[in-house]
Amino acid sequence: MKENIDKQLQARNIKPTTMRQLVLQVLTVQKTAISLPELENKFEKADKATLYRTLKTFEENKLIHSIDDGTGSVKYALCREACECHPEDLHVHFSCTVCGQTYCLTDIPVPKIHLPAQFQLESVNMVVKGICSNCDK
Amino acid sequence: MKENIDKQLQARNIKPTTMRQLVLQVLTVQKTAISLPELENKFEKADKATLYRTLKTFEENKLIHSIDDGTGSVKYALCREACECHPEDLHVHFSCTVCGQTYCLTDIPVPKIHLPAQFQLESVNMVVKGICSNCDK
DNA sequence: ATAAACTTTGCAACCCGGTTGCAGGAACAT
DNA sequence: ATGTTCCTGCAACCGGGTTGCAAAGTTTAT
Repeated sequence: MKENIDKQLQARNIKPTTMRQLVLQVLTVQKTAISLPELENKFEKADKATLYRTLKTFEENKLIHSIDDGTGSVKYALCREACECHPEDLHVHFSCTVCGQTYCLTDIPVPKIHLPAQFQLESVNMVVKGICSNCDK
Repeated sequence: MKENIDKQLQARNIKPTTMRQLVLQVLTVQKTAISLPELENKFEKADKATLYRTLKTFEENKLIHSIDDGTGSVKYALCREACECHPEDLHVHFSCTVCGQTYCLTDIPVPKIHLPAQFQLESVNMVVKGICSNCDK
C-alpha cells in the first residue's frame, strides 16, 4: 500500500512527504469527491493551509481534479492513472441534493459542445444534480 | 420601457418595487451574466442584502437563473420569457478565462445524460471555460 | 560533517461572497 | 387611522479560500 502511494506521487513528480502520503491515502480510500473542509475533518489535528496547498500541488500535477458542484465548496477526486485533464479526458459529475455527496461518473464523458465561432474551449465543468442511488431507497 | 419592466415582474408574480425595477433594468441591459458583487457596483449606493434578496426573489420566481461558473461568485441572467427552468430548458454557459464574462449560450441546450440506475436527475450546471470571441481577437 | 539553499509545514490573519437578525419604513387592507 | 404584511437598510456573522511569515525539515555543495 505504502509503496503504491509513493509510486503514485513520484509518477506525478510530487515529493512524497508524510503529509502528502496521508492526504493521498484519504483520497484513495474515499469513493466520492471530497472538499477541503471535509478533508480537514478527516484528521485530528491538521492545518487548513497545509491541506490546501497539498491539494493545490496534487491538482497542478494532475494527480487529482477539482469539481465545482455548486455547494459552495470545491471538491477533489483522484484522476485516472494517465489522466492529463484534457477536455476529452473529462467526465460528468453527480451531486446529490440529499446527502451532499459528489460522484465521479467516470464512465460518462462530457459531451462535445459545438461552440459559436471564435470561442475557444479550454475545459468543461458539468455537474448533474439530483438524488443518488443511496438516497433513492 | 418602464411598462415592459413592470409587465415582466407581474408576469412572474413579483411586486414591482423601485428596487426591483432598477435591478431588472440592469439585468435587461446586461448582455452577460452578472454576480451579486458586480451588481452592487452598478449602483452608487445600494445595500448588498437587499440586492441579494432581490436576486433570490427573482430566481425563485424564475425570472432569472443562476450559474456557478467556478469563479467564486454565482452569476445571474434573465430567463427566456416562458422558462420554467426544467432540465430540458437549460442551456450551456461559457465563462471566459480572460475577461471573466459569463455568456448564456441560449442556442446550445445541455445534452441529455443517461445516468446510472437509481440516479434521479433534477438539474444540470454545464459551464464551458475558454476564451470568448471578444478576447480572441 | 557542516553550512548554505531550498522546500514544506503550521500558525495567524485576512479577504470576500453569501447569509441572517432586526428594526424602521412603505404599501395595503380594514 | 390602525393593524398587518411586505420590503429595505444596516450591521454583524459565517465559512471557504488564500497569503505572509517564521520555524522545521530536506537537499545540495563544500
